[in-house]
Amino acid sequence: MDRRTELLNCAENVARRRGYDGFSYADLADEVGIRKASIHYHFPSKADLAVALIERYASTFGDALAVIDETSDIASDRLAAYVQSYRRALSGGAKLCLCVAFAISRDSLSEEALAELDAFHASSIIWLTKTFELASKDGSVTHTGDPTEEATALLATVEGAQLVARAANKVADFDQATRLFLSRLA
Amino acid sequence: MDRRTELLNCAENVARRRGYDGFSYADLADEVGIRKASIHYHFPSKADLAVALIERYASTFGDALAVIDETSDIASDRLAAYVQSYRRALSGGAKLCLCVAFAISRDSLSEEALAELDAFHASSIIWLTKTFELASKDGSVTHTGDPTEEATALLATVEGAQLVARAANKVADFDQATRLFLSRLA
DNA sequence: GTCTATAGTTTGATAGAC
DNA sequence: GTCTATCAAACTATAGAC
Repeated sequence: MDRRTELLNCAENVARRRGYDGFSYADLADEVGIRKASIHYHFPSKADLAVALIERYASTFGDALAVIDETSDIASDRLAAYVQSYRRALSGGAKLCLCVAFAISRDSLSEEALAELDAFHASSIIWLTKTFELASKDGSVTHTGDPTEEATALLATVEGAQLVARAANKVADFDQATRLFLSRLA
Repeated sequence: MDRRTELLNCAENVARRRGYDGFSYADLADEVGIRKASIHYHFPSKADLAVALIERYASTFGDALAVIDETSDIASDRLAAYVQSYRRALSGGAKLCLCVAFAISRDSLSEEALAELDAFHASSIIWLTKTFELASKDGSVTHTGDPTEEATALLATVEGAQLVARAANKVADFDQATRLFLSRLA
């Protein structure tokens, strides 16, 4: 694995535990084993690092959604897999998804980073809306309401579920918070 | 209003916008109009300020729940008021509730602050569980499941709704994210 | 209670040798 | 690519005058 990737992995890890304002180049240097000045060779400024983090995160997430779409044509399967991906991202209650961790740091982010973050949020809503539209056709989800509304509600549920699981440091709380939604799936 | 209260108000304001790691004594000094050294007279360390913030927040929140309980004996009324209190706290999409803002900064908080935060979280779950137990008796909420599970799910919903509303800077997204739950109320 | 002055650390970032 | 050396700024915090 190249240094840049190693640094991105480390930065994503710590950013999802402590937020953008909660880590420094010194933290990354300690963990990766190089001097903090050397990090500037890969990411000239912390703002550049933030943009790279969000870009990679959005790209990886997009790939995961594509895999979900390929795996099943049934809306309930896709939504269950979506919830499951947020559960996995928790890493036992310690980490949040990058978009949740950065949501609180919005004031510290560059315009470019904010634009990437907003684009990721928008694409999540689009995928969810599309999937709830499918649900209202294939009938695999009970009591479906307006697709856009369902999309926003489910995003809030999985992000909130991560927060309560982190607050209690219990993955079980994520399951409790999402079970009501999952019970609507065929 | 005394200086201490003024500082707490200012700190709560900025902490709910930027998190614990996102503000400094310099920010408070600028806003309140005294020198940053003077703040140490009121709060010797930033850790003391964090504890004071959470204590006051938990106290105010507890009072608000008591008022809700006095206002109506019907579970659905109480839960609607609970959701509404999180909506008001949003301040148009700019602010999160303190527990959400601090959940991301957990690694930077003192043991004492974490204990206060966890106690607040636990008392929220207790109040919600009690209210969902009432709901299963008075029938004012449809499809009620296990009260503790409902409690965790609703907390996740309102906290997640705040996050998506902040991400989009639209209070309307809070409403979209909570409408599905509110539609279950009588 | 608030001030000035300052200590000691950490931060993000640059220059230049290797 | 990584290093040492260094910078200016920001950070939390303390001492002591008023």
